Amino acid sequence: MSQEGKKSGVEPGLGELVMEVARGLRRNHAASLEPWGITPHESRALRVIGQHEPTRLGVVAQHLRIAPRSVTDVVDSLERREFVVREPDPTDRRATQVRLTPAGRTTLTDLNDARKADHEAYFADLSARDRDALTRILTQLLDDRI
Amino acid sequence: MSQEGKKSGVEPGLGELVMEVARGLRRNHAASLEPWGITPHESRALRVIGQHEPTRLGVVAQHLRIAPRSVTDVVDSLERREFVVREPDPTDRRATQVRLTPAGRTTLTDLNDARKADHEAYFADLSARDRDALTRILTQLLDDRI
DNA sequence: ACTCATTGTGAGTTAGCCTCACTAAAGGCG
DNA sequence: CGCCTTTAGTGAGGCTAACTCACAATGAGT
Repeated sequence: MSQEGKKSGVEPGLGELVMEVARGLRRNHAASLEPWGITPHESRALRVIGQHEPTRLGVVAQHLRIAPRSVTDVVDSLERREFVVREPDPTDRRATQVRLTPAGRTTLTDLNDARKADHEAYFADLSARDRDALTRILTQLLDDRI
Repeated sequence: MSQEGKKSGVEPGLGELVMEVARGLRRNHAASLEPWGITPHESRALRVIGQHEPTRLGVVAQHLRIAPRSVTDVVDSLERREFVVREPDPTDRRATQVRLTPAGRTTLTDLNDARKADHEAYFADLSARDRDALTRILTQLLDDRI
């Protein structure tokens, strides 16, 4: 059981480290979302819509990697909060576009600022060197994986 | 500000990069769990129990960061699969201990091996240098955050 | 001995996802 | 043009993994 040691006891492994950091970030993020009364997945959806608006529900589904049916629900709740509006797609009468409302845009900006601040705080103790290295390595990792 | 490169419009930021890598790992992990017919959270619970057995349900709850009530359900399902057994805590008759069965131990070992292989595959394209750097930086990040 | 805290669980709820079936519309083809 | 197939979104209904609240049994402090 304890033959796993190298430097100090139990060496977690790269995957575990990344997952653990991600967990920390997610916790912080969720906490910093509270003032807006918005859930993480609403926030994610709002961000995706903001990046592609005006866009179809199906496109949102692809970006969120959830089933089209589930997008209906998320957009319902965002529309209930008046952060987005549905409108008919002018080029395809089957399709529905979503677009941010002014309130949605404001909220999205606020959320992005908050998230950015959270992340910066999280990584603040790293040296600039290490932050750069981390950025480079992770970017490479993701680029490989396309 | 100016060192922030302008490769492709929106530079993701460290937090987003970590989250994205974590998502990739999680997807792989979930996929590699399929052969055992075990869900990610059962796998996580099994791992926690394996690390602390024999241990109380409450302790498992703390490590999984879920409510004690939720542990009851997860342990129920692990017990149904005969990966763990409940037994009375000899030192406190209110409490219940969980312990791995031989089958549970075998499965846990298999899962750990598979996960390790997945992670190694994921990070395989990195140079040894980069893997070391990544390990060092992430470890520091987590150590800071205790 | 009496009171208060703790342990685990039954009961019931919620969030976020899913599949299936359906309507309306678009697109291809003879 | 009419017919057939595909596509976009949604109603209905279900599942899982979490939650809270209430409670019985037990332990611990005064």
